[in-house]
Amino acid sequence: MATDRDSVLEAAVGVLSRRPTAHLDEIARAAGISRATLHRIFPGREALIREVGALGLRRFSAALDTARVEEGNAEAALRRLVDAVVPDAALCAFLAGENQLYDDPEINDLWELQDARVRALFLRGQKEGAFRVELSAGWLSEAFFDLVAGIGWAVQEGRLAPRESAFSLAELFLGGALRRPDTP
Amino acid sequence: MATDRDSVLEAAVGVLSRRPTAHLDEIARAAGISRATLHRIFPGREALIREVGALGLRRFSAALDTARVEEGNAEAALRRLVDAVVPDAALCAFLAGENQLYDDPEINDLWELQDARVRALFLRGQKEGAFRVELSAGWLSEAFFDLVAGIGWAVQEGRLAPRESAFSLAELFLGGALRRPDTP
DNA sequence: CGCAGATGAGACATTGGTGTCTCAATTTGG
DNA sequence: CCAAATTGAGACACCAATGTCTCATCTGCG
Repeated sequence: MATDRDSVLEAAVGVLSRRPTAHLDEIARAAGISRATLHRIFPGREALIREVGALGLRRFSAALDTARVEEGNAEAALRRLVDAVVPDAALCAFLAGENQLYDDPEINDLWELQDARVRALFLRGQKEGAFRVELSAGWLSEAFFDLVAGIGWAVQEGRLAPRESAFSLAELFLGGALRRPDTP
Repeated sequence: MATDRDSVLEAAVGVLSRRPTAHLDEIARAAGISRATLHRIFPGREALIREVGALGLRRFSAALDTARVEEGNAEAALRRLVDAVVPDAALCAFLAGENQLYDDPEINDLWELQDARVRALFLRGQKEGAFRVELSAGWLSEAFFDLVAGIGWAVQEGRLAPRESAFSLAELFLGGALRRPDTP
């Protein structure tokens, strides 16, 4: 069953998102299986890393679907995306850190696809007048992903409460750090 | 002369911030020296990594000094910090990615010190009424650093023009992605 | 109970990177 | 111009992680 593979991959993320160079021993232990079994499931380290990346992209893609980012007004869509992506923030943190992944054309193409959807969301929002136009859609898209990854790391290391993460992400990204003197 | 060491370290950052597992061969070539000479300057890989981290922290600390983050109103101080830190964004990107670094107590202590200064800046800004209080100073501090690192990566990979980087960082972080309907 | 399949523990060879060395070539300084 | 020092290129041993194997153990099922 695929659930087995995925549960191993999830355990791997927990280790790899912090220490990308963790030994297979450590990953196997984290997954609660032996190194031998880990090898039976994944042909080798490279394959494991690739599978983790693929899982991350599948989850991110699924989050975009769940949030229906192509529908409704852009701000609401982004807020939905935040809620949908926060549970998989650790996966995204891994995707952000493991640049090596994008050497694989398949992974890279899949990433381009998802990234294009996010960029399109920001472009749409700019046209709608919801998002600022002084910042390029490309930068907005990249910065958003950086903050998602940041959320993932912060939660994982206990610096941020999981319950606060969606709020913290959405509010900072959308509203910025400055307090608005608009409610006098 | 220390300039020699630092120039090698700078070259190392250029490689390591993208591929933390780059071989010493590659780093030496990037620095324009042989692997033998690299070994003569730094006893080994571990030492090299540590020195790069230390350089990053020195630069970050210097940026905090240059920006005089403890003086004046918090928003202006943060804008000064942005300008001061952007040239060393790649170093910061390395610091953000290399969690392993913080196993070294000396590095970790130095980081704590700088991080405390940034947190204090946000706390001060919140008390002044400049920064939002719904977001914790800790999260503001961490998110700021995430975005600095993001700037470093984006510039290095050519996705963001260096000339735009300070503006993009300051505007997004302070103002957020949402357009303000306050100038009708 | 007995069998088939899966798993864990450990041994073993391989390998790629690192650390160390030597020596020739180049540069520096007198 | 020569001597000293530095560097680059390459050879070499070492080591740790990986990949592969075997075998004992455990589990599920008839």
